[in-house]
Amino acid sequence: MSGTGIKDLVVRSRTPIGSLYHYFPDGKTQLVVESLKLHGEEARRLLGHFFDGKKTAATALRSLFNTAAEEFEQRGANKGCAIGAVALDLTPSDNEVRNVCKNTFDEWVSLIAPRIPFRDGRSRHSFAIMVVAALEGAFVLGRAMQSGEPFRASGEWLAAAVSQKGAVQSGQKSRR
Amino acid sequence: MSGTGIKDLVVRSRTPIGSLYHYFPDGKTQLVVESLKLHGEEARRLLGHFFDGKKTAATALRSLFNTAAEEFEQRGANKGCAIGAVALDLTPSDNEVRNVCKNTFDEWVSLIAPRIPFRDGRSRHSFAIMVVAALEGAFVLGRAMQSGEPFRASGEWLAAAVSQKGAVQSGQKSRR
DNA sequence: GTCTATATCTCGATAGAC
DNA sequence: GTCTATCGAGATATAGAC
Repeated sequence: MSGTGIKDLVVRSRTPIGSLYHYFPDGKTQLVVESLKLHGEEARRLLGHFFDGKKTAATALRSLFNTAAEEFEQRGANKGCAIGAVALDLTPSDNEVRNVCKNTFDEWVSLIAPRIPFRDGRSRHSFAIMVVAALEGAFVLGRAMQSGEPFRASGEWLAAAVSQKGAVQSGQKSRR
Repeated sequence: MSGTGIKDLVVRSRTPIGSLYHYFPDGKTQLVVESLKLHGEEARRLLGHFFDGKKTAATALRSLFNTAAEEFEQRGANKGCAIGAVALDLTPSDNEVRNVCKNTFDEWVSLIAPRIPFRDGRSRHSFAIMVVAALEGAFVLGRAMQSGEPFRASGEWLAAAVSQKGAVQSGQKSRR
């Protein structure tokens, strides 16, 4: 919750700072929480657009990551996922904010998992976790490398993995 | 480059702040750069330990992610990858710091790629990018979820993917 | 060379005039 | 209800005594 300040926000939105505290009496924490909820909801809708049940999971994954790569590059490779950025910045005491992040990620996982064509529910769940992790990680690498390549690389391999249904799924058994 | 301050650093190391600026005249940027270089080098050695050529790539990936999961949980699920945290925090003008991040990630990718048992060099490279992205993303999700599960989920699937050599590799052809 | 005291700035938040 | 002026804390960085 550091880095971007309320002052930036106030300057850009040309909102008098007093009004801001009138409508958001809990200050920055409340602002962050509300913003993340909005952002998470928007992302959920976007995910739903890709995983609409009409495309195969492989196609959905490839479209999702390729679209993210393009948008990322178009915005100068400096965009980030707000949820991810805040999550990495959490201190142990930021419980309210952490819960918003956790719930958002859980929502995304729950949305993706049922679309993955594996028989076992646990496999679908853990694969979906990896999809979200790869997406968040692609933002990290992409910003450093100034490229959408991490998104494309991840999308290709994830799509390939769900095409290998039975075979890859069996790999799951070697869990400790 | 925000959040953790020089003051924390000075207090913890009991270094007089004057001395610090004597040895690091460029201040915080220089400190960040040197720290990241050290951290990146240490991580490179650790990666080399897992990908030592004696284990299979699948075993190496599983060990790497499971070890990361355990350490992450032991430290209270609040550890992060310093490189990743800084990368997500970069502003467009932080060119020197960004380059350190980029070079570190490139090093990791170059270290992992040759150990992946795919015939095609491009496939090995893009798979290695995904490995690093999944690792960085696991820190993001792990901190939000307060769990090492994202590491374990990613490790399992990545290990499974490299066990499906020929089959998964052909998935790479559908690249745009 | 080493360190202390402090300057200067920006942050999140608030008091209180209108 | 709306907004301005300002607070106190904490940040990075520096001046200058030793």
